[in-house]
Amino acid sequence: MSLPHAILTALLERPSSGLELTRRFDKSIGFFWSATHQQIYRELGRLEASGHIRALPQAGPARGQKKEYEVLAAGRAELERWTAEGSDPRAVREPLLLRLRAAAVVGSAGLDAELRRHLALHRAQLDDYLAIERHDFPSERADGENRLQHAVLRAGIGLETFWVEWLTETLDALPTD
Amino acid sequence: MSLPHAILTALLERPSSGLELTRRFDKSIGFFWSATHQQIYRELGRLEASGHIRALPQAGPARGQKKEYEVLAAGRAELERWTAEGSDPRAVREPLLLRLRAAAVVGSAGLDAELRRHLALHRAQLDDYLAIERHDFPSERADGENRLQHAVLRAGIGLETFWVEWLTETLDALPTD
DNA sequence: AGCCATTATGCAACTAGTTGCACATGGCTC
DNA sequence: GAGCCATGTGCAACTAGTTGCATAATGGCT
Repeated sequence: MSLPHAILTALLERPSSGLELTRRFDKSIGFFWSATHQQIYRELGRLEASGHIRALPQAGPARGQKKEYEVLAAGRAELERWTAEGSDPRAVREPLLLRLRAAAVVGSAGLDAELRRHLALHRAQLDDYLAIERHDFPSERADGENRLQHAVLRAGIGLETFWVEWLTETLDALPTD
Repeated sequence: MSLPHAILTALLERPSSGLELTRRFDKSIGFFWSATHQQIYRELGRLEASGHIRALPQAGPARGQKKEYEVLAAGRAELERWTAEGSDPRAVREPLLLRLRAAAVVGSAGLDAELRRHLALHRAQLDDYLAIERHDFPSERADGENRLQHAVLRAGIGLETFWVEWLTETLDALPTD
């Protein structure tokens, strides 16, 4: 149950409407917890119903009208509770690795094109992250909030770096058939 | 839709019953596509109904009796088709990163204990993988099938290595509050 | 005024994965 | 032979995530 907490975090950073949240998810929080706009609207409805957030009064309640939300005290408390909670690391679920394994049994025709495609995607994502790092964390000042956000970004950089290296090695070692 | 293909791959490697598959998933394929025994039985039922696999005739059909499955030609064809298919890399979904991000907003009490716990888990998993590598790939002989399976294992090793390094760095940089 | 693209909100149906439990057989022990 | 445990199969209900589509307001263009 992470999506509501991702939304609470985003709303605490800045009150937003559903569409704004969707866009912010596409370029920061969504890097490690993605969500579609449909999921976000549904969850906003639930969070409002449960008293964790509320719509800012200014906005008209009509459809097609922007509706901004802010976090209430109960929502902040819930996020604090959840932050202190533990959860085991997620198991890896990556179809590409499954395909390699299957290819070992039924043959690996066309596999190297797919590996090359993934390599290009991971390189692009890595470049994005590095650009964000240059922009948002230019100096190594170490104030608390900043440091945690930088650590999260470095996780993204490290993961993409791993994939780029692994794909490069694996392409080199691939049997040419 | 990866689970049926994971099962087909496993059954091609060796015909098995549901419980045997469950155990094999716990220590090889499941490292990058985990599944519970309930999921596996349900999927075996579907694969049998669609004519991709069949139960070996020897086994009695009764409940509580072992029932072994083997892959039919249609199943093998389906796996070949799927292997050649493409799929974009899975987005990362890791609650721990979300918690760091939330901690940047509501405070990071107790977070370092959780990071230490994850570090221990990832170290243990990495050791497991390294032990498997020593056992299954002692020399660097490069025959085709073997090479792909080794590449998959090295992905696991690389990912766990990344987490161990990232967690170590992040713990060092954590504000002590 | 009519048309269209953009911004914005949202429902409904479906698919996949998780959790909790039930049931069957056979061997071992008391 | 009664009770218990390990092995083995399986259903049902629930939760989370995805996909497809519907609807409303607004502003610019012709």
